[in-house]
Amino acid sequence: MRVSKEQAAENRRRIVEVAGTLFRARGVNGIGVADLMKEAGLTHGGFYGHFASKDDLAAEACASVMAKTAQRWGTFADGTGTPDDRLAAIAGFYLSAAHRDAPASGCPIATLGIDAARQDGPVRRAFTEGLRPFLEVLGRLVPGRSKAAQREKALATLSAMVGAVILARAVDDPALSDDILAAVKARITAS
Amino acid sequence: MRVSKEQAAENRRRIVEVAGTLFRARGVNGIGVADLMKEAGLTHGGFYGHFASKDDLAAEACASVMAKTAQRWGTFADGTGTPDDRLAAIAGFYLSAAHRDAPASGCPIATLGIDAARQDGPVRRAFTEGLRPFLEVLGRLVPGRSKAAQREKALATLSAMVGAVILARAVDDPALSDDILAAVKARITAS
DNA sequence: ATTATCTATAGATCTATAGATAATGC
DNA sequence: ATTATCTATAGATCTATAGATAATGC
Repeated sequence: MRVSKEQAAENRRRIVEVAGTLFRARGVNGIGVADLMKEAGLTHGGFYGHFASKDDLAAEACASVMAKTAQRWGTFADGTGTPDDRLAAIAGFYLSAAHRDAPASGCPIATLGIDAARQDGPVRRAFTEGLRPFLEVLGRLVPGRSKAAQREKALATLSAMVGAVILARAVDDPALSDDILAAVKARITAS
Repeated sequence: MRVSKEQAAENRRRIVEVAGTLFRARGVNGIGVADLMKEAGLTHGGFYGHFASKDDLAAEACASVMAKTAQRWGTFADGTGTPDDRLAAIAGFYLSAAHRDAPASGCPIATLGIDAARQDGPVRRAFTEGLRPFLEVLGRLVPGRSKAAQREKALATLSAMVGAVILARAVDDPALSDDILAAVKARITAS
């Protein structure tokens, strides 16, 4: 059942992709290696030819989804309009019902953030490094007299956005959920 | 090995207390019933005399720690000083290094928030109802022309505080972690 | 010959239950 | 007699490994 080098690389890539989705949807402890491999169309045992451990995959999947999501922020940030417009565009998407209702493909900060603190070194490393591009993008768009003021505002803005999406997903009251997203959106676009 | 009715009630209470700590520290999926009971000084099998399922306990433990934490917020809110002072006191504690470094006894919103969205009905219910007192306390302290404006500000403030603690715990760069807490603290006390 | 994947399984851990035990509370 | 807890275990699932298989790539 051996496949070509290219196919093997593609299989590895797909394992990382599937892991990125399932870890976000169910948490790192919420999905096992066997189910993950089945979802990727492979058998359980093949996993350890690609990765040393589940933790190893978790770190790589975390880095991958962080980078991919930050890249999307980058395209928003490099778009047209005033910095205010572009910040509003990011906040508008991030704090939308669509994003709230699609955690498996959404921002990994809001799905893996609490897990990251509990995971071993490599995952936390990947998460920390993956976070910096988000802050750089926000820092460029946010108003502020100095670099330091912009960085501070970027940190506060990211905290509010992440917290809002987490809370909006956690509550089972749709009106409250919408209100949370709207409140943070209003605060960001008003400042 | 039967114990008195009072002792049984005390045992049950301790199971909920231990669960509140361990679920916050390791996530609902990160600790099993057997280890949980051992930590409470009881044997595995005794669990099902007190609770119908692990989920059942999760919902009760969630409600319990949410209520206890909200109560502490209430004592801050009813303290002396201007509303601004009291809001600053809550933000000061919530965004402290001490709180960041003690998730097992800290705010459950910042430890169970992502889990809550993935859990079954009862846990989400408990989380949602448990959230309201936090918003009421903040709504009383936060400046605003109308009830609606105060509620909006309360929602945004809670989002930012929760997001900040989650991010500060997730990153493995101590300076960045401190900066996150400081940034949100500055934004809350300045507004 | 090398190697990517497969089958099969070890050994640990998970939730939940059944039945035994022994102390309470009538 | 009732019942809170215990021991023991069923059955599922978990991570990881060993060895077989079969196609690639020299």
